[in-house]
Amino acid sequence: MSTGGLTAADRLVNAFTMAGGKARPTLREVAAAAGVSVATCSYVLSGRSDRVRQLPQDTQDKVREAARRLGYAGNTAARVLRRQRTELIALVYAPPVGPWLDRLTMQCEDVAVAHGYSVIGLPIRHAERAEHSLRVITQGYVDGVIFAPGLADGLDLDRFARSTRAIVAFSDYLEPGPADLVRNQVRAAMGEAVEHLLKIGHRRIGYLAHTGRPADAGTRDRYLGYQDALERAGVPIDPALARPGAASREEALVGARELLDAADPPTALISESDRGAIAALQVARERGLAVPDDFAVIGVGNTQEAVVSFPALTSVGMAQFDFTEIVEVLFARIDEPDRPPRVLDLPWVLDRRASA
Amino acid sequence: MSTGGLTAADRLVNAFTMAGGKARPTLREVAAAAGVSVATCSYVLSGRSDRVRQLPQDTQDKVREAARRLGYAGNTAARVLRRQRTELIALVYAPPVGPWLDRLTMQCEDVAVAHGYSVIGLPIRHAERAEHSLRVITQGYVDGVIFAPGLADGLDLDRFARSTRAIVAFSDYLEPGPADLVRNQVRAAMGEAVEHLLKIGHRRIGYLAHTGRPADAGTRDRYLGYQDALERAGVPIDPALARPGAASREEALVGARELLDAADPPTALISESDRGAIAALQVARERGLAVPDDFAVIGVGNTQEAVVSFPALTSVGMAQFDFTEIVEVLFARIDEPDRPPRVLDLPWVLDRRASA
DNA sequence: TTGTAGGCGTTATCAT
DNA sequence: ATGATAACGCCTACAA
Repeated sequence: MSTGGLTAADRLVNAFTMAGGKARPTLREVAAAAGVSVATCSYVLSGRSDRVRQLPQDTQDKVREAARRLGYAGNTAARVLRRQRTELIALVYAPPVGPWLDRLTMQCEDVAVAHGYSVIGLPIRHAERAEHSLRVITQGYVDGVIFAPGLADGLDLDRFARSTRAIVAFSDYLEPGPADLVRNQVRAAMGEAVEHLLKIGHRRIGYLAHTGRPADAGTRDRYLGYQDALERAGVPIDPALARPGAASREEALVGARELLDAADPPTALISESDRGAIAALQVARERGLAVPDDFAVIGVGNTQEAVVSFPALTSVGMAQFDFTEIVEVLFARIDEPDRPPRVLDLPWVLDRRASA
Repeated sequence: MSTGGLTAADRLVNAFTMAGGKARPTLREVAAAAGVSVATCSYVLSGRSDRVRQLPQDTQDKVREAARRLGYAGNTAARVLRRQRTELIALVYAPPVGPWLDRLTMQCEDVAVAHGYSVIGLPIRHAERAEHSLRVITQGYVDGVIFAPGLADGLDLDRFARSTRAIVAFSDYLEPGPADLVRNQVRAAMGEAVEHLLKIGHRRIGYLAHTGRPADAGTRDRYLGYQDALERAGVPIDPALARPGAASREEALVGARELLDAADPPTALISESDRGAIAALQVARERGLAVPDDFAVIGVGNTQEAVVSFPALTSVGMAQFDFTEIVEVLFARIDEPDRPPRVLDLPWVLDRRASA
């Protein structure tokens, strides 16, 4: 029976370990080492608590000890194949990452961990390549998906609905159905910001966009809201007032200077980002323009930077940054696929501070 | 034979579709619909090209058409279980995300796509919870992992090495072996920055850290480098000169003001971030201090912001932001596990500009 | 050129 | 209380 203190099971394990080198141990090997069946191991190591409670402490200890000794870690692919659950949710976004997405990411993680889930980020760089990255979803890698603003609008969500249990999309356009939606009403909020500028007497309102063609970008709604308000007020839209500059501080400095150097310069400016707006404040200072009297500035994002800039920046953005309800909606659907689709309203607001 | 134009295979498919509702089709169903075997389908849809080339175009078309019609997407879990490859790499990081990580993310994606891989981000929020999130790695979800700076230092990488094929870690401490390493030599570079300040005559050098206890934080090396240089120069280390402030603009403003209001204020300042350093420049302007003559400032990160700030910010950081080689090292190891461990040197440098 | 069948590691349903 | 065993969906060596 005994060969130097090693059980038959241990020898089996050793043989495997030494042959395969550093191969990961399987449940079968743990079972052999513990001297019980794989079923019992499965129950102890990952099974449902109701089943585990029935097992004597002794058996449980043996299994756990063997697992520890062998460095057993489970194999997700096998578990997922069997359970049809990955316990993973994905957050689909487009870099660069701003403070907004950081908060969403961190809150996702908090809620996910509470549900026993983990979060993976799915950076989508080029729209053309999105398909390739999104296979993580279509091929069943995740139980749920959250699409950041702008990322779901062009997609056929029905396709994704077939391979994941829950979808939450930030979108002002999609219809509820395959996905639960979060509405920001970006266009309306931008309109409101411009209306505010019009009301305090501005007629020439500059615009710093993320790209050269604001009407085509993923942030299209921001520009459309700007146009809406001008049209409603009967103020002509001057394309010369729109410039790239929201994407980086550097571009914003250039864009703002160009606008102010023009023949008929604007008396107010809206930037698609707070970053750009803060750079514009600096340009105003350079030129000796008093903010907001000579030059009013509004940003987008309502970030912490807007609060601490000088003068404090009026900004359009979320009123609050608590996304836990949104993430809970995702998990509610993961657990209960047939509940009616939900639409959450998280409208952007104009947060008035000193700069406009 | 014919029942209204439907083949037996089609009827089988219909029955399944209507019963299961929106169940994802399996390869078996595609095979049935196409009237070929699963093996053939597998070859056509995902098999190796050498095998596919042997198949007549006709068969291939039938299969692809059936797959398209049914919306076949494959099942990753099954494929992974069989192939022992996920075609996924993970990028482990700690939010908040700065421009540095954005670049790394984007370049990862570029390289990964070229290899037929996708990238997932693995945000680690709390060190205590890291274990839970890292199961994505330990349980074999990914073929390779990149650890951002500071994230691998406390980990037992051997454990991860067993469940993923390749690990690249930014770390100045770990020994090569389980992981290929990227050395930044942060501590030395920070020392160099402080030496520069000493050389131009500064003796009291303020320090803005990410947290209140710089020697304990993930960014510990930055502070150690600062201490090193002072010790080498025989300049006493005054703990009152170190303050939190690098994490956000807001904190930096507070920290810098406190330092300058103190009884024996510093004549120079190092901030663990460019963000904090730029805020300090603003405080200097508030106080009418000339930069760099009255007050010298150095940041960390060498970001684009440092280049465009006024005055342009001297900063410690990477000399270049091309990470493709690093990512290629990861893929090289995925393909060839037994190659010798590599250590890449990507030292930080002091980029001298106007502010110091 | 195409099909058959075994197995990847788990979980869950039965038996015992 | 514990153990056999049949799936989960896919890939691939081998057979035909």
